Amino acid sequence: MAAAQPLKPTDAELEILQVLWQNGPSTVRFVNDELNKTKEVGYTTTLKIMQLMTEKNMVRRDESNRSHVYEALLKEEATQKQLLNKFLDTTFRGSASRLVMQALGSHQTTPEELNQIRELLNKLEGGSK
Amino acid sequence: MAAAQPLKPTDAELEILQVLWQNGPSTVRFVNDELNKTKEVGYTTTLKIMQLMTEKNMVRRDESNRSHVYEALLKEEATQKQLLNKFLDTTFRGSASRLVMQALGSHQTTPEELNQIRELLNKLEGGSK
DNA sequence: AACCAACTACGAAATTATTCGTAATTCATT
DNA sequence: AATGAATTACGAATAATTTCGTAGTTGGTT
Repeated sequence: MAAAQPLKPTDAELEILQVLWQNGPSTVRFVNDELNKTKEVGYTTTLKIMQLMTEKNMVRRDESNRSHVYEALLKEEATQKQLLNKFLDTTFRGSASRLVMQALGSHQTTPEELNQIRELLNKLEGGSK
Repeated sequence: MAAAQPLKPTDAELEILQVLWQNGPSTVRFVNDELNKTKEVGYTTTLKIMQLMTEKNMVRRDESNRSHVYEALLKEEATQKQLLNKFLDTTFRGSASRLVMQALGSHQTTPEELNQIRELLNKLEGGSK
């Protein structure tokens, strides 16, 4: 045990991580309530998965209160990057540009976000033009 | 049976679809050989999954020859779009721009591809500037 | 100090996906 | 027309994940 950071979360684990990333350290009750805004899932199911995540060192648990408080140990950006790599590989055969084109083409993006992306493009191309 | 197009392929199915998309209609033997360039997988395993895919109408099978020839029915772009939607949701909470930034930031992209993306940005922003 | 609501622990069932062994079939070659 | 290599069909084992019931624990309130 005591596995290193690069552990790929499953779907259920990722949903829980999202709640923890967005809201900070939380109880099982809170996480389960959040999840139930989207889909029905039993309390003990959420509890169980969070217990497993604790064993895998994906989260840390503060047991000083009766209701344990869980905190994400996996970093959001690093985890996203890792999942992105795999997704890029399996779905787009590694072509980042094709993924980007698809993502931009079929999803709502605000002008501000587009500008951010444009700036990044400028940097990547060497700044000029 | 006779399910509609929007069927989410599993990982193993996606690997097979990639081979079919890249090489056109192929036999199990060919697909299995391709897969084995990357990872070890038994012939009957590949066969079985392709048979299941046939039942799900993900592929069509030409049985006129002894070695059946399988052809992808799912369209590459449509499938990618569908998987992208889900991935975007679960991993980036729906923020396409964050995904794009990550993808561009940490992956090799050629100047030509960057230009393609820039053109798309222009179109999305209303053409000017 | 008994009660009760909320919580944790744990085992096991259910679900989904993957893997493969074995038997049956086919066809080209002898 | 018998042989054998390659193929398909199929059932079942394995694996991975998710789900949840039940039992036990805890701590505040009466």
